[in-house]
Amino acid sequence: MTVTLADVAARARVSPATVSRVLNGNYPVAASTRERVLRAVDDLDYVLNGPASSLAAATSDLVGILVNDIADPFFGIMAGAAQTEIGGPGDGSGRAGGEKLAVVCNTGGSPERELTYLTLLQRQRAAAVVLTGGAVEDPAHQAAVSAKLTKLADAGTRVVLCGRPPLPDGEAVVAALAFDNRGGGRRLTEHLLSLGHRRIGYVAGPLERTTTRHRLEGHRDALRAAGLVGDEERLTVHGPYDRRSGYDATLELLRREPEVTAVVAANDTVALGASAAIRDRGLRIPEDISVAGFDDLPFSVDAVPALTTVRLPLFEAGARAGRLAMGKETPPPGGIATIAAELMVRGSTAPPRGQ
Amino acid sequence: MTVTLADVAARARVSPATVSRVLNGNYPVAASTRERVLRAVDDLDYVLNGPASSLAAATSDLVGILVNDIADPFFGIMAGAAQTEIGGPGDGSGRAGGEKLAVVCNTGGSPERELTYLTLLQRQRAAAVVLTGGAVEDPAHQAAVSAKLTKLADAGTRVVLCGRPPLPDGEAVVAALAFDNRGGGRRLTEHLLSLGHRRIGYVAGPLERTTTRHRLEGHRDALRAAGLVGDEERLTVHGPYDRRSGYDATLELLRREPEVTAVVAANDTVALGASAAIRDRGLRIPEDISVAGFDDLPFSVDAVPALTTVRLPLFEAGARAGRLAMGKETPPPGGIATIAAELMVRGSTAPPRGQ
DNA sequence: CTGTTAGCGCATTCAT
DNA sequence: ATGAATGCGCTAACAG
Repeated sequence: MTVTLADVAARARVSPATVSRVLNGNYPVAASTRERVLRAVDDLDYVLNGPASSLAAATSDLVGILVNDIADPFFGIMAGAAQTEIGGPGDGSGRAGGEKLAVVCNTGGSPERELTYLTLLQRQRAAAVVLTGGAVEDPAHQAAVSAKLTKLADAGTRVVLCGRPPLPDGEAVVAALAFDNRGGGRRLTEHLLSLGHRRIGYVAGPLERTTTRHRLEGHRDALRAAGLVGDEERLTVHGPYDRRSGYDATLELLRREPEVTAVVAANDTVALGASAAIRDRGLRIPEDISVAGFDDLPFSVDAVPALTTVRLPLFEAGARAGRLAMGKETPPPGGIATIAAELMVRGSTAPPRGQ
Repeated sequence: MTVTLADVAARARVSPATVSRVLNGNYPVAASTRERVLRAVDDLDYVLNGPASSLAAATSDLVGILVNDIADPFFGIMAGAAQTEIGGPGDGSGRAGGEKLAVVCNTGGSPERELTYLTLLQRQRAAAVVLTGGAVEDPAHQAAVSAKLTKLADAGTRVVLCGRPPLPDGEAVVAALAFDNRGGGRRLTEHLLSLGHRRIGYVAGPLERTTTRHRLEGHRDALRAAGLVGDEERLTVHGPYDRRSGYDATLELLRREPEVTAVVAANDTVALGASAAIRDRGLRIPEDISVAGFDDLPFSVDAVPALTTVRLPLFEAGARAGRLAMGKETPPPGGIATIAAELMVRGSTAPPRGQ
C-alpha cells in the first residue's frame, strides 16, 4: 500500500539508488533521468520516509527551537524569525524538497521539560537546536543542560543560544547571542533618575533566571551610581513574567512604600499589569507614578500612555540565530555576540510630582 | 562512539528485544530484569535512536501543531495548551520515556508553507497533526489540504482541527473544534446597535480567510436585522491581523466616513492599532468613537479604556484539541463541536455622542 | 517472561 | 552517470 523508493524506481525504470540521488539532489544525474524519476514520484504520489532516510543517513532535517513561553510574543517573534531562516519558503508544490523541519518546543519555563525536549531532539538526531530566552540558574540544571548540549554537539547537532548568556564552557555551542539586559536595565533606571525619581519600585521576574538577574543588576548598578542604596530589597518584588504578576506585585509595592514615584517592570507584559494596578489605585500615569517596561513588544507603543521601555531587536536576533543554526552565517568571534538594547523614552515616564 | 540498543543489551546481559520492551514499557518484563536494563541505560548514557525506532515500528512520537502566526498570542495560547496535553510532564530525569514530541510549526499564514509542513510531517510519519486557526478559502488550496489530510489519516496520523471549520468531507478528521465566530460577531454588533450606533466601521482581517468571513458575516447579519443595509462595503476595510493594519485601516475608515461612531476590529490586536489611530486623530474612546475587538487576549482587559470584545476559550480549546490528538478524549458527535463565544462588554464601548 | 529472526526504507559504498 | 549490495538501529512476530 504505502509507496516506497523501490516502487518509484520500478516505475521510472531506474535503480533505487538513482531515485535517492535525484531526491537528495547532491549528486550528478542526467537531466532526462531526473525528469523521468520526478514524474514517477508525482504519479505515485510518493513521500519520502523520513525515519528510514534519517536512519540510513544518520542525520535528520529536524531543527528544534526551544522557548520558555510560546504565548509570549517575546518568544514568538524570535521563534518565528528563526523559522523563516530555517524552514525555507517551499516551492509551492507541497512536494517539499530539501527543507528542514523547523519546530518550536514550549518548555513553559520548566527545567525538566527543557531537558526532556533536548533528549527528544537528541533522539531524533536533530540537525540543530536553538535555545531562546533566559536560562534557569540552578547549578544542577545548568550542568545537566551543558552536558546534554555537549552530547548533542558531539552527535553533530548545531547548538545556538539566542537571548541567552553563553555557557560556562562554550565549547558545545556554535554561537551565543546574548542580549545586553544589564546595560539596558541600567540605562532605563538612569533615565528615571535623570528625571528626578528617587523612590523607584522594581517588579522583577522569577528568581534564578538569568534575564531577571541581569536586568535587576543593571537597575541596581544605576541606583548605586546615584548613591541610592539600602532600599533595594524592600522596593523589589519578584514574580512570573506575566500580566497578573505585574498587577499583584505592584499592589504589594504600593503597600510597602506608598511614596514610590516610579515602577520599573521586568518586561512589557508585566508593565501592563503594573499600569492596571496603578490606575485601579486611582493614580495617574505618569503624573503620579511613572512606569517603564523592557523588550518593546509591538503593543507597548499603543499603551496609554505609550510605554517607556528598552527595545530588543527580537526579530533580527531570531533570524540570525536561525542562520547560524543552518550554518548560513559565520559565528561571531569567540562564538559570542552581545546584542545592544536601546532605551525608548515615551509617555509613561515623566518627572515626579513637584519636580 | 554512539551507543546502541545492542550495547545496552550486552551490558545488561539480556537480548536486544528485552531492552526494547523495557524502554517501550508496553510489555511484561520482570522487575529485576527491568532494573538491570535501566541501570545499563544510565551507565551507558544510552539515547534511543528515534529514526530507527520509527522505521521499525512504522510510527513516530512526533505531533505537529500548525499555527498561522506564532508571534500572535491567539495561536500561542492554543498551541501551548495543546502541548501541555500532548507532551506530558516528563519525569524530571531528562531520560524521556514514552513522551510525544509536541512541536509547533509556523506557517505565517502562507498556504504553501502549510502544505509544506504537512508534507514534512507526513514524511516523519507524525502520530498526530493539529491545525489551528482560520483556513484560507482558495478552493485549489482547500482541495490540496483535504487531500493531504486524507493521506495523513490513511497513514494513521490523527488529524484535529482547532478554531477552524470542518472540512467539506470531514472523513479524514478525528474532530473539528470550530469557534462560533459568526455568532460572536453578531452579538458584538448587536451590542453596539443597542447602544444606539448606526454608522459602524469594520476593520476586517485578510480576504479569503474563514475567520475573517465568519466574523464579518455575523456583523452584517446584525446590521441587516437592524435594517442597516447599503453601506457595508464602504464601511469595511480589509487587512492583515496585526496592529499596523488596524491603525492604517482605521485612518482609511475615518477618511471614507468621518461620522462613524464605532469601529469593530477583526481581533484585539487590530483593535489596539485602531484605538491608536483614533487617538492620534484627536478623538476620544469611547466618548467620540467606540472600539471593539475579538478574542479577549490577556492584554485586552488592560487597555485604556478596557476593550469590549468577544471571549474565545483559547486555552480550553487548545487543551481539548491536544487530548483529541492523543486519543485521550472521545470526539464530539459527528466529529464536530462548536465552541461558544462570549461577549465581554467593557469600557471601550458607550452610546454615541448626543444619545 | 525472554531470546531468535527477520525485515522496516533508505543512503551509500563500491563497481561498472 | 548508473546499478548492485550492504547495513543503519530498532521493533515485532514467533518460538520457547
